[in-house]
Amino acid sequence: MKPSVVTIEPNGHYCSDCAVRGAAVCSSLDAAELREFEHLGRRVHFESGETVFSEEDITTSFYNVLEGVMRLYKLLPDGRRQIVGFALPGDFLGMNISGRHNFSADAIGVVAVCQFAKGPFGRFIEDRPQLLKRINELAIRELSQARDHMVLLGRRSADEKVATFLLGWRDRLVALKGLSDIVPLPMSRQDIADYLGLTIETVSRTFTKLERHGVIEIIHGGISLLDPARAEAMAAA
Amino acid sequence: MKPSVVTIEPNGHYCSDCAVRGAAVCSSLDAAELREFEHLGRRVHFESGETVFSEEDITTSFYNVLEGVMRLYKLLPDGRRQIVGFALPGDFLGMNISGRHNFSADAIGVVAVCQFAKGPFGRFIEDRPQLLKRINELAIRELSQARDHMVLLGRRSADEKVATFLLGWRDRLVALKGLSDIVPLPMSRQDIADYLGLTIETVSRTFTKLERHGVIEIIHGGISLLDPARAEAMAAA
DNA sequence: ACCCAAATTTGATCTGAGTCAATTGGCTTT
DNA sequence: AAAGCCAATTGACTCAGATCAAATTTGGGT
Repeated sequence: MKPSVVTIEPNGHYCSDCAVRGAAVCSSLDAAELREFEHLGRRVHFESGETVFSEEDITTSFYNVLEGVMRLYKLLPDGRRQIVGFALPGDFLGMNISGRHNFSADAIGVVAVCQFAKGPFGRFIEDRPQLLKRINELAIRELSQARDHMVLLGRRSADEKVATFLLGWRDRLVALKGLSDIVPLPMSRQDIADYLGLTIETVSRTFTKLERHGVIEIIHGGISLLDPARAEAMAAA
Repeated sequence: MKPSVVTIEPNGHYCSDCAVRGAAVCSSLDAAELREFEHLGRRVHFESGETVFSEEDITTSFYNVLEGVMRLYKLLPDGRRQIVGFALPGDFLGMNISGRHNFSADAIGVVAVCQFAKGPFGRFIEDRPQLLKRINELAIRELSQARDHMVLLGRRSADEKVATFLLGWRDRLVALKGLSDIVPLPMSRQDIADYLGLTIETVSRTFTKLERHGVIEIIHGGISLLDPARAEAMAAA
C-alpha cells in the first residue's frame, strides 16, 4: 500500500526476552535450540498500513508476529475483498505448498514481526520433528478456525456475525492480555465488514443497534462489552 | 443418520493394490514402511447416508478415503448446516488438536475408507518425519482451499458461487479420473446449497439459468459442461 | 484552535436471494 | 401401471442487507 519503510533493528535482540517466546512456534524449542534459532530470525517493524507480503508473491520468508495486529485478505479481480483472518502476537504466517503466499497481509497500526528466511528456516526444521509437529498443530488449529468462519459466512445473519466477531475477538485479546470487557478494535469498520462478508453500513448499523439494546457501548477505538451474556445469546442463534 | 452398519472386510487387503497408494498420506512411505503401515489400517465400507464420524465425537480414528464421496459439515444449534467440504479418494480425515472431531462426515453413496486407530497411527508417525511432513502439507493445502471458500461464501454472488463450484468440482474429478466434460454430481441440491451458502431453490434456479444460456446441460445425476470458457468467465466475476 | 480529508453514522430506496407454496419428475413398491 | 414418495423445479411474493446519498464525527497537520 504505502512504500515499504522497513526498519531492521541494528542492535541485538534475543529470543530469551521475546514477548511471544512461550506462545509461538518457539515454544517447542529448548534453551539450546532457542539460542541457535535466534540467529535465523530478524526483528522487523512495519508502519500502519504497510504490506508485509502480498498474495501470489513468491514466499521468501516466514513471519512470527510479535506485536500489533495484521489483516490477512484475498482480493477478487474486481476489487472485492475478503479478510480471511486477523493475526495477533504469537501467530505464525507464510506456510504454503505452492511456494507463493495465498493471501496478502498488512499492518493495522504498528507491527513487529520476527522474520525468517525460508531456506535456513526450512533446514532448521528438517532435523527437528517437534518443531514440525508444532507447526502442524498451528496449521490444524487454523483449519478448525477457518471452518468455523465458513459457517459464519455461509449461514449466519448480520446480527449473529457481528456478535460472534465481537466475542471471538474479545476472547483472543483475553488470552493474550488478560480479562477485560473493554474490547479495543484497531481495525476499521471496513475491515470488520470484509471479515464478516457484510458492507460497512450494515456493520455500523448493527453496532448502533447493539448499543441501543445495551449490549455494548461504542467507545473510542473499540467497544465496551456491557452484556456478554446477551451477546452470547445473539451469537449462538 | 441411519444405524451404523459397518462392514469390516474379513479377508486380506494390501496397500500394494490400494487405489490411492500414490496419492494419499501413504505416498511418503517406502515399500518396507508400507508393509508395516498395512497392519495399522482396516478397510471399512459405509452405505449411502451413513455417518462416519460426528462433530464433537472423541477422535478414535483417522480415515483415508479410498472410494466414493463424503460430505463434511457443521451444524448450528437450530439446524442450519454449512458443508465445509466434500471428501474424495485420497483425502485424509480426522486431524485435530482438541481430541474431538470439529466437523461431521457422512457418506454420499457407497464409501470405502482405510481406517487407522489413533494411538497406533500416532506412534507410527512419531519416528517418521516424512509422514508428518506429508500430513502437514495436506493440512496446509486444505487451509488454502478453506480460505478460497471463505472468499466465495463472503463475497461472491449466487451465479458466481454455482459456476465456481461446478468448475472446481470438475477439476477435482479430472485430477482423479481424467478429463471429461460430463460432471457427475452425486450430492443433492441441498448439499450444494449448504456448501455454497445458498438455498436449494436458488441453486436450482441458477442451474436452470445456466442451462438456458447454453453453459451447461442438466443430465441425470450431474451436468454436462457445454461452455467451460463462459463458466470460467461467470466464476471469475 | 482551525482546516481538511477520511471514517463513520444515518436515512431512503432498491434488489438478490430467501420464503412460501404448488407442480413436476423419477423411482420404488405393489 | 397405478400409487406413493422424495427430490427438484417453478412461480409469486417478501425481506435482510446492499446501494445510493447525505450528514456528522474524528483525526492529523499546521
